[in-house]
Amino acid sequence: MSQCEAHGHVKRSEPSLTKNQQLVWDVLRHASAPMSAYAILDEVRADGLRAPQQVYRALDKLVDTSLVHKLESLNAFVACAQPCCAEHEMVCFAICEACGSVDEFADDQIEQQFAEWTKRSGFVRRQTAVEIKGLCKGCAAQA
Amino acid sequence: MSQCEAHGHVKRSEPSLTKNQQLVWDVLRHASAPMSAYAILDEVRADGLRAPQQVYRALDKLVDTSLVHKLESLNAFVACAQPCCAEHEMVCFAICEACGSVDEFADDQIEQQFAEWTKRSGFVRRQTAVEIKGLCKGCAAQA
DNA sequence: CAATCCGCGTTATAACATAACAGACCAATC
DNA sequence: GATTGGTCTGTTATGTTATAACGCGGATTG
Ligand SMILES: [Zn+2]
Ligand SMILES: [Zn+2]
Ligand SMILES: [Zn+2]
Ligand SMILES: [Zn+2]
Repeated sequence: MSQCEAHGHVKRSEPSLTKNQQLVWDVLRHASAPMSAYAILDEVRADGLRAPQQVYRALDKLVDTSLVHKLESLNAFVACAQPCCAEHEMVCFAICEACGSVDEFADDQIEQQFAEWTKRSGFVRRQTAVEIKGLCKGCAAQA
Repeated sequence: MSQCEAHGHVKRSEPSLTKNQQLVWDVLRHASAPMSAYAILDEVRADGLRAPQQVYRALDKLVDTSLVHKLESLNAFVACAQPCCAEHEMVCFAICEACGSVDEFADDQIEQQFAEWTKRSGFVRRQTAVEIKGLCKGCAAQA
């Protein structure tokens, strides 16, 4: 397992967040599963936010700074679960179709294979999104 | 490069398609870029289809049988570009952000690394979607 | 002949995301 | 100190993507 501790990366300094960004981030940090923008909106209504735009704008920024990731296959967002995600060109998610849990991970071996493919193909990689669907260990045991 | 020819897979027998599925598939086969369901609908209006459902139902089936893939990060669909896609648990797309071209590929090395991660983690993989964004060789040369 | 499954067509609606306008704030620079 | 440019904000309206729900008809099968 190649978690970020192994890379010797310095823990990123947290960018200062605006009020709305902070509100959205707090919701996601305490969420137990990915949330859609509208689900987030429902949570922050009490704090005065009313329109989708306000949430989407905050999300844009949070995604830009890698504090939050978008799960494209779910149209939903999760707080980043890795300390040095921004240092990786790649992020992988294992999404359990039974319980909805999402495991974010990085894997140097996998990343290296993509790097080699990149070399061969001439494609200039900016960002790689990997979404694995299936059953998490726990759910697979039950089935 | 590990294309399907290398695997010795038998070319799949094409499942029989219904009229609507055939119409949708024909549109996608001749498309030069991924198409949204609504863009497809515009193309098949001349053939009598009118409602999104008709297109989405055809797409569901085509995706099930791996004749068509959904690009989650684009909310769009492409005809499968590999002869033996259904035999792979995994499919990778390289999406050029400049010209919109999409390259579908399979890579045994990459697939194997995911298989090893699966072993370690206990996650039971059903399907893996990889969408790489960046610049294709041609567009990178220009820039 | 049911009973079942699957695809079809339709209307309506849900869910996800952005456009466009205007005001507030802050820092940089003239 | 005024002007400018950038970023965040709030708001209304709209666009885009996807599904729910109903009823019909044909094929399959026991
Ligand atoms: Zn992360
Ligand atoms: Zn699970
Ligand atoms: Zn394919
Ligand atoms: Zn290109």
